[in-house]
Amino acid sequence: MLQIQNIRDNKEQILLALNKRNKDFSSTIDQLLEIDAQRRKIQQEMEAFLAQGNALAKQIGDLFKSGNKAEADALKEQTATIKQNSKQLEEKLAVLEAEQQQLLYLLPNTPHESVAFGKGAEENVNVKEVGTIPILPENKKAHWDLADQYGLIDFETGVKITGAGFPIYRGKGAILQRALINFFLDEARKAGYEEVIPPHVVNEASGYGTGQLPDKEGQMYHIGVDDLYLIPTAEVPLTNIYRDVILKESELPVRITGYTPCFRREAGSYGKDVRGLNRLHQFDKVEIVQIAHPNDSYTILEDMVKHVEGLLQKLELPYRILRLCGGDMGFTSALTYDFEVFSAAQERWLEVSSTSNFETFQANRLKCRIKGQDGKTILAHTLNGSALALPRIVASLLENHQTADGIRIPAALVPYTGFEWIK
RNA sequence: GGAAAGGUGGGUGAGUGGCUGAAACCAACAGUUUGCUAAACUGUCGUAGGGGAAACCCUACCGGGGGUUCGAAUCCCCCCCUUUCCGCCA
Repeated sequence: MLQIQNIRDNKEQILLALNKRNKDFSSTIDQLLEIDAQRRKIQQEMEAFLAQGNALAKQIGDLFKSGNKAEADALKEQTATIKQNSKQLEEKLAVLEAEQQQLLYLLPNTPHESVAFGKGAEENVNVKEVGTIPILPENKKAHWDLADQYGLIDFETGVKITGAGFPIYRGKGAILQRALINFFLDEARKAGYEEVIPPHVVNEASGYGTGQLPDKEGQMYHIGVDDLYLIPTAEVPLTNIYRDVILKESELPVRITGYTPCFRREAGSYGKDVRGLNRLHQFDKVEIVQIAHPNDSYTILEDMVKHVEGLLQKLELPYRILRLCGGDMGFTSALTYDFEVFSAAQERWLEVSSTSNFETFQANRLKCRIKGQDGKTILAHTLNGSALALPRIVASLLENHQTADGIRIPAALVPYTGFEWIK
């Protein structure tokens, strides 16, 4: 959430930045500033009455103590109108504050200066492309056929037990999942992240903290009886650890990683793009999260990008890195790099990681702050990235490493799987 | 699910109507002194909103929301949460 004070002080700058999202927010901003001005005016008036009332109450108290009951009673009569006035203003103020809040919720994060204007995915900037795309034999198979052939994943039975998008991994398919999770966690630990096992279900406040609520309400599974949400990503519980926390500069940066299943309703997405492992309702992911000082957050973002790159290289997958344009970037992000691997049988790029700097957007909602040496508190910057999401990694591993003799496991993963081939 | 206790500043914890935005202790920060990885002493030390060039001032906040009162951390009502015991149970 943007800060009203910032909007007040840097209106033009913010509008310019928001324009990159290919949407015009000027009317929202104008409305917001108008309400803000009203709000402050009303607040001043109300506080003047409150101050008056406080002073009177003190006087009355003193008079009572000195036994001057008559004079005290006389003063009491004055309090009625003051109370009435402040109460009226308080109601007005509450309305204005609520309106202001609603408008603030509508504003996405301001893109970083390096983010390009753009309408949608086709205008994302290709930062780099690494690795060679394997040349597969004529009879190459898509991962859903390979998964079936080698008995790795049972999509149909998942449908029976739960529904579409809840696959069952079996045998080497299941071991491969576990191997990838361990591999990713180990790599994150080596890079300095503390491993965390968070809850997989969160409350409403946490949903608001990282920005899933109210924007993406329909995308999360909601447990009605207990009013809790299944996490769509570990980002939610991991980042919310630092909700309402004031960190010392010496504690920065905070680096944590966690594996969790992720649950997404993905309402409204159907078709061939969602076949097999391409889009699921439940999937596994290792997430990396950092809380950083504003001065360091972009250096840290680059570090995180390097980390994710390292993983893809070790898995011997051809990948590309995209810097998302304004129109394709998530609501809460200031700068996002997407990682895509080329899945050679489907002959398409699949997104496997999204690594972002949210600057103060989440921190403002989370109230995650840093207390500096000078004693002043400032909002922290939050960052996170998938490192990595499993299903599409598995899809491309199966497709890219398929041979006539079976599927080859990349060397870096063999210590984790315990086998070199899926045959 | 049943019963009880409790939610106060970074932590422990005092505070039952005005002298309390809140004692004390610990932690933290700054300094003094002494100096072998420390101790002692002194000082600072909640958050947010608003006003002001600034010094500083005002307002709100003791789980959340309402109420009583001239005045509420303190009294009343509702809700939420935590802990303990019992029950159930991986």
